[in-house]
Amino acid sequence: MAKKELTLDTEQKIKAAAKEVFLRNGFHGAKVKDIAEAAGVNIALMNYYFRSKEQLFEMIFMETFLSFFGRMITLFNEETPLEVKIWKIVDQYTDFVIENPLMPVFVLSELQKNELTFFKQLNLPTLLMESYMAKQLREEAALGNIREVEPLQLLATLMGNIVFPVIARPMIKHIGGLDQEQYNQFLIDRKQITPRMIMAFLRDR
Amino acid sequence: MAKKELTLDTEQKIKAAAKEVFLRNGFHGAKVKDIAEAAGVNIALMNYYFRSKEQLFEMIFMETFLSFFGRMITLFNEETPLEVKIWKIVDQYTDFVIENPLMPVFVLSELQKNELTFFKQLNLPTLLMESYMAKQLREEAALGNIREVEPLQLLATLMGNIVFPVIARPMIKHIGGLDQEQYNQFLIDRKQITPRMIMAFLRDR
DNA sequence: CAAAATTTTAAAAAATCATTTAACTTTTTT
DNA sequence: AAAAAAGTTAAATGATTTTTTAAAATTTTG
Repeated sequence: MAKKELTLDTEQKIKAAAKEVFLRNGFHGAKVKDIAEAAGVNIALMNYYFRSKEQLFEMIFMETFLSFFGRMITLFNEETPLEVKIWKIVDQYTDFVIENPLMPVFVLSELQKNELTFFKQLNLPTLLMESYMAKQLREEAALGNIREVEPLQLLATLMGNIVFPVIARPMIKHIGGLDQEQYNQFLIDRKQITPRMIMAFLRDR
Repeated sequence: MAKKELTLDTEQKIKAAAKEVFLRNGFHGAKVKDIAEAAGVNIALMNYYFRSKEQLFEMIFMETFLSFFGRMITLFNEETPLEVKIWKIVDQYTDFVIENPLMPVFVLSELQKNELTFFKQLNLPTLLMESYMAKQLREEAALGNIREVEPLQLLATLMGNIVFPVIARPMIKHIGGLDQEQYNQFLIDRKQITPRMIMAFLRDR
């Protein structure tokens, strides 16, 4: 039916609202009343569709984590030359976090606490070490074109430079006296700084 | 009296316990019962000394934020040559976050939510722009020794490279398959990577 | 040492919050 | 169209959590 395409059904509305509220407030800060209100539905429907707040949260956390991490791994696997790729990763992942500004702090702070079970099932080590990026780093280092560097260190460096300024947004805005537009420009400016810095490091020996 | 020196009084015990519990669980995740138990005192004493959970939290948040940020600003103001200082900042701030691993995610995630009032009163912009580091960056750039760079960008880069791997500890450990010792070594390894990278960038033109 | 002030306690009260229930409405199936 | 199924609601329940109370214990002061 055409109607189904246009209007979100109740289950989707609750999920979307829950995502919004959970990302803004975290598991403990999010109240089911807030979620129901944001979704415009009766509070009992949350349990009708998702059994409990916890199950709803786990579903949303899983999706969000996979998006946050998977996006980076996808970029790691692009088969473009190393330098081109590093510029592209910074450019595209910066856009990604600008569009999803609450995602990083949500994922990383919720990860502190719970021993999320699904998280341990995921084979993340393999995903990274068998990425095209990891292969490139080995090959270019063997050729003497770049310094040797562990893929995990590069991942941490990339994410640190791209994601930290988003996690620290309130602090950055306040220290710099930046409004929202100036803050976004600050992030855009880093699209030049971060890849230049990483390339300068890789070549510097 | 000598006794007072040896034993924490009740007020200090509560505060210390609260700091522990708040840093581990955040404001909403921390329960006053947990704090009272950790402090080994009756639950009513929390309100006797601090009036409410919220006031206790604000006091602890303020102290923690000032420690987290002030430590960096102190390092920014050391009057040593630029390159020496960048190496020293990375070295010492890394040690600082290794010793206080819960501090970054606590400060940055709590900052997302509330519009902490005290935070806005602090004159952070001045602290940064009038730091000795800011002066050095201007002078060295004028001399043509380094590229021009905004102090706020350098701050974000330093913190991103040092602090992000701590915020992302569960993820890093899992992706790298690292135990606690290997994870600490991973952070120590960055004491070489981060300053080399920043200096390579500053000199590269 | 006795009165006053401070500190501590157990218990109650008040408030918040997640979940369940049972009745009601709408949609789907036969 | 009648019966069955699915969706929705208001209200209640039960559990947790924060705050308050009032009395008891301890310490300080005159």
